[in-house]
Amino acid sequence: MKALIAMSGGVDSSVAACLMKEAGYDCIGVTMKLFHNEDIGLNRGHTCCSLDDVEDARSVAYNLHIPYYVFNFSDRFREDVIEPFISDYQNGRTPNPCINCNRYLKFEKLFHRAKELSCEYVVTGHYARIEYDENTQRYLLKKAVDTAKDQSYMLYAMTQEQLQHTQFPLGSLTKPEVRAIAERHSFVNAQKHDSQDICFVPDGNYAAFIEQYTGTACPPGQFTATDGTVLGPHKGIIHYTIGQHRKLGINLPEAMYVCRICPDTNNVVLGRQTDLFSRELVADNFNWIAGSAPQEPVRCKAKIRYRQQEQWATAAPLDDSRVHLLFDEPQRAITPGQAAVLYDGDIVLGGGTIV
RNA sequence: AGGGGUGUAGCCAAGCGGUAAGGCAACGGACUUUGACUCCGUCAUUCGCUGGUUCGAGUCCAGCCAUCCCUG
Repeated sequence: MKALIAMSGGVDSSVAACLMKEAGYDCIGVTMKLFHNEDIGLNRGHTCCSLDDVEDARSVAYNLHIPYYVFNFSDRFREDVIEPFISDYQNGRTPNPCINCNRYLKFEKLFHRAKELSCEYVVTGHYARIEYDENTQRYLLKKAVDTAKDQSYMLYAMTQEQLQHTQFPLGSLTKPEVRAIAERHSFVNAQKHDSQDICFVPDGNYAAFIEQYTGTACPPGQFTATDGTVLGPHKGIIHYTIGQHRKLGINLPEAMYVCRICPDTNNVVLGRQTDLFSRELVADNFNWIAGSAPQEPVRCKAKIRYRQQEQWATAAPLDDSRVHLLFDEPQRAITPGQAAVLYDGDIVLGGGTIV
């Protein structure tokens, strides 16, 4: 059976390829070229599909004796990831580009390409598990065994068809085990660093990236207090996110946090830590991945950002795409644009975008 | 012009004769397939200036400068 392995050049997808090969699959290694550094104003730089990474992926594929290709998906990436990312920031939201990249690139664009190549499976190095539930006849997306590395949050938008034709070979492994496998095979990236920030913003300065990409400076505005008092100038709303208090660029007698971003007035409202807590939210574009939307409110656990411990909540569908979430305890800095993902134990119930 | 107050890091600010707290900001790092949050670390050889007293002065004294308030 044929499998298409999405190889980023990192250690995880390399080991995923290795495990599929050892499991007897007929593997094809692929790196998606998602953007050209020149397109985003960089001559060089270490990004997720930089030349260095392509070389690493190629090296591993060579090591495993599997064919290796680079697919140019930069048009789709620009359309489905970069531009929505910019638009979100310009409208006062805080996007999660990785979720869109998974949704539109890895499990849509690449998925179709896999079909064209007669591959039964798309394989990635995500830490998550897929299981078929005989009772409901549904494919379930579940947390990884290594809860510290679990990436199921980033995958909530997957469809049943995608789950059926996807494999996550790392779902039952721990990160140290994965590194050990890479070491055993002498992969060049065995000790490569995990973190990459936003893959298309290698220096972490996403605001500068947006201004460079759009060719326009984000208009400055005013910081105001919760009562409307003007506190001082800000650099433009794209620089801020809910709950932020570092790099505000303003001197204040006490620590202040971004409580609200108003794209209409171009104001950023600052308040105290205690002003950030709230118990409820509405998520849109909701994907009930494990089944259909429930008729009654359901008790579940929920995450409103990656790397947050799930919190008890009650979820109530409002209509076809929207879900109301009421937490047992107030949550800090519920941020529009980020994803709310619901869990029943290890099972991902679904997720949507916080409005 | 006279009276009073104040001058300590980018900002706020302790200090009251014994060798410069703290907060905010900034910067660096950790964490991290998003942004944040969080955590760790760095950040005044020097207290408006000049003299003086003292073993020792940001702290006391004198003069000057700056700034604020009040009265003319």
